[in-house]
Amino acid sequence: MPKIPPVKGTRDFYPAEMAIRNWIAQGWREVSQRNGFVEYDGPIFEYLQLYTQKSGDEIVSQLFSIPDRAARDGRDLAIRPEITPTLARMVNQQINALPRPIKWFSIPRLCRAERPQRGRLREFFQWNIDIIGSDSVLADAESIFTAIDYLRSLGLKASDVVARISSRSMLAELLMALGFAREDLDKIYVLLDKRPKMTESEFSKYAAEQISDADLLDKMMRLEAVQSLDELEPMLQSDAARKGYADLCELFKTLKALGVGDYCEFDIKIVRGLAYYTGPVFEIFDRGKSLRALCGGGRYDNLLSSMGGPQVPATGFGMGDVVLELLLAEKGLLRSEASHLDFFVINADTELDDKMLMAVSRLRSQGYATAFSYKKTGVGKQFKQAAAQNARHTIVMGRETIESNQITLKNMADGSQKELSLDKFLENPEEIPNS
RNA sequence: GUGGGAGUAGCUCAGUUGGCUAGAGCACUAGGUUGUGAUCCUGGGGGUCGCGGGUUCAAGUCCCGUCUCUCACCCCA
Repeated sequence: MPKIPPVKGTRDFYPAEMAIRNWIAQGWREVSQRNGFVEYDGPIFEYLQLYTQKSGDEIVSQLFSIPDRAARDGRDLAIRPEITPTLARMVNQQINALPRPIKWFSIPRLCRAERPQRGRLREFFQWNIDIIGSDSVLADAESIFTAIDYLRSLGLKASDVVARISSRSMLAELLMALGFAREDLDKIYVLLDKRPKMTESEFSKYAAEQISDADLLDKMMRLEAVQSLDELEPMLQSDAARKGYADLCELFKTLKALGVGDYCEFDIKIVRGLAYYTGPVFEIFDRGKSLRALCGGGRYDNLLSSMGGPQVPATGFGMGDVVLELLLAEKGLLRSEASHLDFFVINADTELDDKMLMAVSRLRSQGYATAFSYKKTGVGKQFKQAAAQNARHTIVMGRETIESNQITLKNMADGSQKELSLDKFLENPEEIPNS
């Protein structure tokens, strides 16, 4: 029989990898909770339409769809490529019963039918946080803060990562005030989005191909070169543009007050694809720029209503595990959820099988992770096994156990050991010396 | 969909102008060790050299095809 290989773009999580994944997820969970978010989840597949109604049919080629043989209506299913549509569906369903703002997070497993490359797989985990029901810029600030709060908790400094922030609505107003037609905006977004991948001359050439009007081209080039919010101020030529600008200034001010101002920069080139964003948008990158974005998000005030619900404002972000893990490995900050045993019981005398099993059983029933060797082998080998399983303590049961009910308890971290009564120890294992 | 790179043990790799039974380190495993765990010593298992064809007395090595993986482009919710 031929061996069947793992599917391209998927990962096997052996215990070592699983420990890393759990460590990452645990960090996401802790930071979510301390920022006031509660966890939710949805099904791993949905109706295909849930994704196509928002993004159009071309998305079908980028997700895994499944014919539903059991369905009478013939509607196809799709494995979730993102969780936001599920979130919108769930929130819409109970919108009148949920207290606002709704602050939810999730760590869904997602699948996309793409060609895998560095930092991008076909199956991955993505931390999502969303704040629904508030149009306050404080909500945008808290969303961005939560992302940075997590990265900062891992030891990443402002010199390692940066949140580049802009505003989709401000940019739109700005462009229209400069004379661009509303239907040309998407083209300009693509232009700005591609700018970082091009040299200056490549970009000039590309921009000239896209914008035929010389005056507009000049304005576009000047806009693209803007480095700070201050430079933008003279270009504000409409009330709507000024409002978007003021909101963005408020956002930066709030992030500074939250203590993460040095992680944040204005970058007019952040537009987040062609998705559903309506206000502030951001992406977090490593400063080394060798990796794709770690995290991306923004305000999406029209999504719930576009999916059949009421007009409810919302903001949030997604952070994938793949790029994150690459960056952490690069910086030497990758950790794993250490597995360990509380006790490893060493049997130094074959006559003690029953006594050893009794001790193991009693320790386990009190909640202590406890193991022993299946083989009757030398004490030295059993110590090796205990060390290999990361046991905190070993208990040696041997001659003195038979003669006077004594065991030897050893602290594996510092090597100290002590003789004590087996019965007393089992009654209260927590009062272990040196632990 | 387009282009580059790479496929030899579980992992990282070596393998000469084609030439004995294809190797090393790590990992795994057993013992040296009848009560003490990092970097002790000795042994053992594990390979369709990605796959198929060709050239040759002889192919891991040369030629052709093919598959897979990987990196980049496109796209990126």
